[in-house]
Amino acid sequence: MTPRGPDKQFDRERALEAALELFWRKGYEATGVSDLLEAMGIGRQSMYDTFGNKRELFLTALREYGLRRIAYVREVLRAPGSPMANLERLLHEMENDEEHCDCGCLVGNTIAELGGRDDEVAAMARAGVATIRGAVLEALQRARELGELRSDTDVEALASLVISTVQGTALLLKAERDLEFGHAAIRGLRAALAAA
Amino acid sequence: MTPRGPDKQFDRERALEAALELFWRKGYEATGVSDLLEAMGIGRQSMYDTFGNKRELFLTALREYGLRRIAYVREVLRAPGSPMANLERLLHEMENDEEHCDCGCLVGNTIAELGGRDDEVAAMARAGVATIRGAVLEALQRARELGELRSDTDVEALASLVISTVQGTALLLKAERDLEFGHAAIRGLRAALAAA
DNA sequence: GCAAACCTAGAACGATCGGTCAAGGAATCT
DNA sequence: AGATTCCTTGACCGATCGTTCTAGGTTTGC
Repeated sequence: MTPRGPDKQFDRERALEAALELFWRKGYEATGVSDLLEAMGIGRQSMYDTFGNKRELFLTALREYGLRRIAYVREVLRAPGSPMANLERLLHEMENDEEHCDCGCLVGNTIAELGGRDDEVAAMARAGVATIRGAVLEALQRARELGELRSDTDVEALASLVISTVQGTALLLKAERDLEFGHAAIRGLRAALAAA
Repeated sequence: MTPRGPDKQFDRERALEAALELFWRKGYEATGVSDLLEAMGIGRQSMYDTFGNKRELFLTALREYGLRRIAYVREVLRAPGSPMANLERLLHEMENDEEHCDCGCLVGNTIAELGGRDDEVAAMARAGVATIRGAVLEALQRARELGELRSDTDVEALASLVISTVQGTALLLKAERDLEFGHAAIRGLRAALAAA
């Protein structure tokens, strides 16, 4: 048999997690490779061996983030009971998610920074947004069938409104240190949902 | 008398305009000084003499953009007649503003890229957003007084909803090449306004 | 005409970027 | 044990960044 050297001394998932968090907080360009290595607690070559390069590391982190977010949103929205109550629960949890209030949504941040420049990144972000929007749309359709929304409600428009508002609020909260702005926007969205 | 050298050979406003457009399209970091010089049609030293440095040039461009946008939004929203019709006119024009559909809002882009890192930039962006939101709020209050909105409508929440939705839509349009998404979101916002 | 002031153009600088190379240590096989 | 393979560490590389310096040209005032 061919001899094999020692196994990796670090936890790949843990390292990826650290990179994800750093990219989330500082963005792609502003995060240097050295910053990443320090946060991940690994050496340079280990990073290049394991993840390819900075861009691929970012793509991997973005994919991981998207999968988690999609899983979470689906779990909440597909819970038994009232779809609108589920959606409300999602909004409520987002309002109190400190990480998302401080750093925004990684997908949104990525679109803002790289959406117009890197097609592969843009495609991944687009797919993530479309999936989340799909989950919201599904919930809204179910709500309409259950009579929680008026039968003539334009659920396509409403789903897009929800996504846009959430992303826009997350974005603006980065400049507005005041959380009240976010609460007001979500309050407005709630009113729109209640009236639909 | 002290002798004076020749006047500048370039038009300051024209150069600033070119820089603004480039920053708008590519963002701050991705725009190199050489790119700027080429677009502005001036030499290196001329730029540094006239605008200080890249960051100050950006701040100047951002201020100029904000002033224009504020002037435009105020003009539309304060036009005589129905405030809600004015707001609708604003939404309609935004839907068909090719530059804003392609590049988003410079203020929003700036918040996304620098909001968490450069306090002075963040403050300027925040002031711009607050002013625009103030103009929308003013229109909504007037609409409520005129009976175009229900008397118990939460206009604060509605104003924040409008701003968040517009920014969020502009953001998402950068990844979604499909303009239909933007139309759907604005349609949803229209419905929310009509029901308020 | 002369000199001071202002502009322009381009070479050059230090810093930082992402990425690679090279040497050493540890584990796994014969 | 010895050879081989893999991982780790840190020095190193070329490119690019924003910025400054230098040299030359042009206009203005005496």
